[in-house]
Amino acid sequence: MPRSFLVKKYFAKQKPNYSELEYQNDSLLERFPLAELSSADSTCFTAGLVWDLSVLPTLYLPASQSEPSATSVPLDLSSPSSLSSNASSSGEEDEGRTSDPPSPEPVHTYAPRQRMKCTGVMAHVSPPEEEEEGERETPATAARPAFLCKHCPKEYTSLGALKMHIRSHTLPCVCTTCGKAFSRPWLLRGHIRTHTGERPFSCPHCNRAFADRSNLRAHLQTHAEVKKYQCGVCSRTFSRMSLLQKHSSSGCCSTSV
DNA sequence: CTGGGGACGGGGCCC
DNA sequence: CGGGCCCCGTCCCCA
Repeated sequence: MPRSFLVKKYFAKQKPNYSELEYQNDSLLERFPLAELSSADSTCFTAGLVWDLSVLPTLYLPASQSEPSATSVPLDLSSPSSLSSNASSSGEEDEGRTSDPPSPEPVHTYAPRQRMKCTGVMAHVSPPEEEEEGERETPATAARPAFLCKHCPKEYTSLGALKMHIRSHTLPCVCTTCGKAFSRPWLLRGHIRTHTGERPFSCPHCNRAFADRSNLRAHLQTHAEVKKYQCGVCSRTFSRMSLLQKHSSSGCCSTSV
């Protein structure tokens, strides 16, 4: 599992009680077919947006658990450090989100590479062997062609990419309603929809509306006769990769894929 | 148990 | 270079 999704677990059970806010904006639900809410959206949400840039610097240091890194997630959760707690005031839910455990096998991949200076995040993930830091400090200064994240072992080929990645650690976009923090404004915007109940993306087939375009896309698969993901053994198709995987690993194809 | 929906995250691309 | 948006993908929960 490449992403920090795993981390979500912790708050999966304590989701904010969206139901309360839900539908406040029922009117909005009018469901505009795939409306681009971009502007409209931002307009109404801006109110809810909080660009807590000021926290950035602060967050940097602790960097701590904002990034449990792939598999080690559980570890982190157990030790919620300080940082995020303030960062997002929500301490409750957000610290879990993180940024980027690279691809599969994060542990293996990461452990050895950890060269970040910032203790915290990766620290628990792997043994403290990364003394090899001497190099990194600042990506730019590093002799390496890559820009290294000081919060995690990730490295990028461009400063812009690194900066964007760093946001996943600093989570500058904070929801004023629940305090949850996000790395990007549009993520926050999407999150805010969970509070407002706005669902700008509607299915042309059944008119069902969704707050998230990706979810609509997934939903559209359910209308398709032939789903996107097909079992190589029985040819059965599924709307989601996860369903195909479940299918594969639990029966049809005795071979786990 | 399976399918579907909800909520998110990250990389990449475009402006 | 930065912001915004899209696409793809994943996890969790529920019916």
